[in-house]
Amino acid sequence: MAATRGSAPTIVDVAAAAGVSLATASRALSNYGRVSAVTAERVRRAAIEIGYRPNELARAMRVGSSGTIGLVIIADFTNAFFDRATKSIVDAAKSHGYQVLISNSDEDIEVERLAVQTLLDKQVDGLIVVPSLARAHDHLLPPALGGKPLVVIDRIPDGVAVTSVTTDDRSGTEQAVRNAASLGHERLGFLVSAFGVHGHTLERPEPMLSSVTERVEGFTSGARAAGIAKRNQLWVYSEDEPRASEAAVSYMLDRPKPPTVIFTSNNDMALAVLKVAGNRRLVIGRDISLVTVDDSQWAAAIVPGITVVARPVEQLGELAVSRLVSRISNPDQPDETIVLPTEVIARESVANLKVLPYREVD
Amino acid sequence: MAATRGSAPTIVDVAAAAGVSLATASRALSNYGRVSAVTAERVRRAAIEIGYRPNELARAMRVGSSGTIGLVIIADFTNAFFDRATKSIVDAAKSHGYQVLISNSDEDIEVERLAVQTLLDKQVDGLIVVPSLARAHDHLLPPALGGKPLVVIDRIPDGVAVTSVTTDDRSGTEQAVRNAASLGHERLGFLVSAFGVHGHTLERPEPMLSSVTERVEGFTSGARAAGIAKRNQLWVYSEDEPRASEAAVSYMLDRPKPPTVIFTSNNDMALAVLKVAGNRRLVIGRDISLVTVDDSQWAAAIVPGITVVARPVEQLGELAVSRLVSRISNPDQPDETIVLPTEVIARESVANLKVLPYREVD
DNA sequence: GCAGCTTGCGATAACGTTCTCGCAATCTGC
DNA sequence: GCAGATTGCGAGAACGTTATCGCAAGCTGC
Repeated sequence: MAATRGSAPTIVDVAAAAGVSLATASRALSNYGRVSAVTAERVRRAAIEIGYRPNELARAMRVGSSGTIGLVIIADFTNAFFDRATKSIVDAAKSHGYQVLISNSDEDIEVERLAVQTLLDKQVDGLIVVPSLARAHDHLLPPALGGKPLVVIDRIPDGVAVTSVTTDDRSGTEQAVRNAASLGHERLGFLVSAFGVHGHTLERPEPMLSSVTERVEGFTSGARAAGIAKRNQLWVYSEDEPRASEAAVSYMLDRPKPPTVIFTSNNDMALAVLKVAGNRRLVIGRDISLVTVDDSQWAAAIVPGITVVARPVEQLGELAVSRLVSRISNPDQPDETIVLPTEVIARESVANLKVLPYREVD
Repeated sequence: MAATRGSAPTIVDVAAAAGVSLATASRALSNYGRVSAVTAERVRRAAIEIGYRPNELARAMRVGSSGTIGLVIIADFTNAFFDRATKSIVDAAKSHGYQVLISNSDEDIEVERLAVQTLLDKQVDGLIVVPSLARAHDHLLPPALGGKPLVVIDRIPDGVAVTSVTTDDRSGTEQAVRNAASLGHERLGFLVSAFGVHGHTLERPEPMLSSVTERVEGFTSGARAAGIAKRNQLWVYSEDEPRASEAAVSYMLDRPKPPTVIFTSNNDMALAVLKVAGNRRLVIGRDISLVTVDDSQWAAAIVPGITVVARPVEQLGELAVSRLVSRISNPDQPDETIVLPTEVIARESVANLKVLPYREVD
């Protein structure tokens, strides 16, 4: 049953067991070329008999394709993007016959660069990357990729022609703002996750991630559509770190006329709002309203439920894989820019001020 | 700069560019054997010049080790185990010089079996597996693994000698029960995630996952230590599916004398409690208390904060990798059984009935 | 009954590495 | 200045596959 020699049986062991040559054994197992039905069956029997499993590494080297795709992703937990995207990509890859080599960039461009390199060295057939920065991405350009196809997800790097799958955060955010305005909110807070700032600031940092820019633009156009003046909008950019974002929330709530609703650009920021509000005994959906991007199980289960801009993350992962696989088999396709629709899920975290008028805090 | 020929430059291209033989080029780049300092430098220059990157697949095949470990894990989201464990394993693997091939078993034993096989075919140097079932695991036995080392995490399959890294859920749960009892709780509910049951049931199903069994034992001994009789304990086993667990929670709350505190064996179940309680306008930490296993950012941020049995998932991932790597380089080590300590983090979801007496619901 | 075709199979060359061997050239010791 | 050791390097085998090529049979057609 097991190989008589120490290590795993190879195809020559199968050939010996079936009494044929290596070439015939290979033909029988990978059915190509000409083999008689009887010998083919004999070889297959022998293969099972001795527990033969083809060495995929040798196979990959010979045929020039590893059956593996590389995923470089940012492992942040609170946004439930990492896990949902990873799972859907892993599952979709499997259904296309690929395995996934995963690497975490931790939002660091140098780590990302290295990860891409390492995965390419391991001969992945293609790459899916969540780019960590808007600029500085030579490593995502075709020459650096050695011709291997790439699909970026969640964010689009500036000025790079590349196939991307993202979500329409712009119109989702716009819709959410208009919804809040229709419930009577006239003073809006916007807590924006920003990279490269320390603590928080009122000045817009550059560059920002394309996904964040989208949300900013959506917020702006939503506010304009609702007729809410700039002076009634409080924009705070915060480092994506609990202490910093909590300080930013405190800052917002301490203003003489604080916003009645806070929009956050991701779940980290939303949790900061929950925490600070809780410490101050402010009730979400009554004393302060909250809207965030990305749905999650907890956002739906807690009281009050959190109103969210829901993104189809699973669909995004599946599409990224299917586009990548398609480019692997046919590399000369034009680049695609796929944008998936988002959806506002209204729950109870946004107070209806037309029913329950706003009470001044303190 | 790029290779003049169509495909990626190989070491023979480097040799040609440096004017040496293939053998010398390899010696210079992988520094072994004897090469003069000057030619070594010349080769390295040439390699950089033509953008040479070693093909890790060919290297792996030659040296018989792929520098890759396989991870078979259960991608459930609410428990924040998948993402925390995956990230820590991926990061730890990288720091040991390994990449991670990830596969999702979806808690299905057949999928798991296939995943293990596929990863072995891809010549991983070792495997980390979250076993999906307590029994039926021939595929985790040494013969099926072809001598490749295995570390199981989170759960221990019955009767298999294997290196494992788990957490001490037993004493964590016991401690949590004792804490609740010390706050005056005398009627305990226990909502247990169980596999293979449909809906919910009061009868204990067999087999259960070792991690669940641990929690059950911890609960039992905690209740005994606190002197709480069996008749004041309500155990409900539920399928791990929102609708089923919500029905189970409703059942518990509808009893003539419902428990004052519900312990849940995972976060899925805890979210079901939050949801049902919310629908019934019951306030957590006042009308009904809640304790769950596994900490998360939302459990800490919401109001009231959820009391949890916190498990050191990151440490678990890192240890699994370091033990696996150690077994890869030295396969003849005896198996280890590592159990990491857990910790009860008391927040506000458990009412202090000695201060605020229990109010009958309805 | 023989030219030409098909069938089945073995020999062998790749894929891109690492690494052992052997050989010429240089270096050491006395 | 010469035997023996050391140095530097090229030739070539090996890892386990796939896939091409060529050859000996057996088959067809006229």
